[in-house]
Amino acid sequence: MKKILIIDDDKNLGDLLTQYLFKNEIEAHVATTPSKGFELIKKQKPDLLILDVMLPEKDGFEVCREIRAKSAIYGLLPILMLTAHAEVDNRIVGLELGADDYLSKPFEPRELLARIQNILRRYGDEGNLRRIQSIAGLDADVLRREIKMDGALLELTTMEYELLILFMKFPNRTFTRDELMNLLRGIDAELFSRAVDTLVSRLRHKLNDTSKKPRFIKTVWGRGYEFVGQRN
Amino acid sequence: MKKILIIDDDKNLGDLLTQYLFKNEIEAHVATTPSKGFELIKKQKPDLLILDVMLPEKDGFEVCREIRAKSAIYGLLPILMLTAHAEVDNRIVGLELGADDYLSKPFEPRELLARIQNILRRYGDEGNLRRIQSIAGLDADVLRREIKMDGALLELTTMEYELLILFMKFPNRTFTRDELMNLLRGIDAELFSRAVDTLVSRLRHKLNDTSKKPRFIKTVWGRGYEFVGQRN
DNA sequence: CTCGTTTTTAATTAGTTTTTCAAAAGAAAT
DNA sequence: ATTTCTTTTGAAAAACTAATTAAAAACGAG
Repeated sequence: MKKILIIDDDKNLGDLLTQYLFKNEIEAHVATTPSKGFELIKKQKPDLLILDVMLPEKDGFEVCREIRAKSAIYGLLPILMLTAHAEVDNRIVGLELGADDYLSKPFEPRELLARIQNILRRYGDEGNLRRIQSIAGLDADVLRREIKMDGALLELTTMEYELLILFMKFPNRTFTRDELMNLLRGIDAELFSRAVDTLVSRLRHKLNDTSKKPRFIKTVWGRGYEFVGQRN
Repeated sequence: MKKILIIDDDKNLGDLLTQYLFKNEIEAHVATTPSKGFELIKKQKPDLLILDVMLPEKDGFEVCREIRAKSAIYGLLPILMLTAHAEVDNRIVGLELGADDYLSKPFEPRELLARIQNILRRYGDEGNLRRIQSIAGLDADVLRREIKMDGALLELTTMEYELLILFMKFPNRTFTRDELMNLLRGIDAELFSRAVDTLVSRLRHKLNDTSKKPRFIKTVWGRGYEFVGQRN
């Protein structure tokens, strides 16, 4: 069962939501102040944080910024911000601070539930997508769109990055060229195109990898490519 | 004739596809909601499901997840997902949920047909559902093109794989070299070629098998080869 | 338009399959 | 059992097919 934390000073609203969410198999807790919120984050390690912008002590933006700054553990916690109606500008601020979604008050509980489920799904079953994926010496920070190899930042183009992330998500699974094209570009691969090969070649180069004795990307002859590596 | 089920709330599109597919010898039916979809799956046992992401009640991901969860019967039903264009991330979510292929709306009917036929072809001739052939310590996952021997993944080349699959499908049946050539490569069996022998030899080697006391491939003197083994 | 990215082209390299062939093993005859 | 003939085996070379990658061309964001 997924856990979420709501930071909102309106205790009533919080309790209502908690009940509603519980019926939908989500365990919610409420903190009415940021400081209590931080405590609870540490204690329960929620999968998602719902954050009101209007708060005592400090506003939601500040809370968001602080959480994002402590990127060690909670830095990648998905955040859904509740903004007062029509505060479009606020959303942009939130976006810059790394919030994941927004909802204007007042809202339908169903609407909130849908967004919660959407975020939880996007960020994978175990906070996978969002969390820093770490495998075989590669660390990906999806939020920052950065991947480090053995601690050194890689300079990847869009396609290279997407391909590597895909590989890291599904290690030890063979993808055909067709599947890769389909997954990366959404369009259909010309039946005989070397585009994927070239992309793999470029990526291997940046990873200092080689087709003969591959550390990362293995060629599966007559079929496609595969990322090899144990999760660390 | 293969049957497929389309779950899409756009009745028009569904009917159009049904017509188009029928001309190409595929019997399609349309369900406009997930609940009707589930009903039809039970009733008609389709060979393939085409699933739109945007649906009433619950989205296509949810439907996909539910189907995969009920793995008893429908859990292995092949699924082709229709995503809105440019939602590349969604494809990855779909991939995690076990969808087999993706197509962006809008698409050419010809393109859809090609993908349908591709998926259906991969399942092989017998049995509609993704079957893991299991015999005598060998497990084949046809969709993934993988065969495990006593739990360990075999690294097979195209021909080796095809031959082994053929053998596993028809255990205890003797094939002449000529038959094997025809079945594996089409019509052009050179009358005196050792290609099959060598292929068998290579395969035996990878299976740790020997011609003298064969665990898998038995030599039938003066005639050909035979795969021995009880279904488990 | 310009510059960086992606795709295509094409020559090269690597891996697979077929053929060849000598040795080994099975069948049949003595 | 020994000999003889035939078939199979499997190593190695040849032929073939797929993958790699540099470079050119095409593309596309800004």
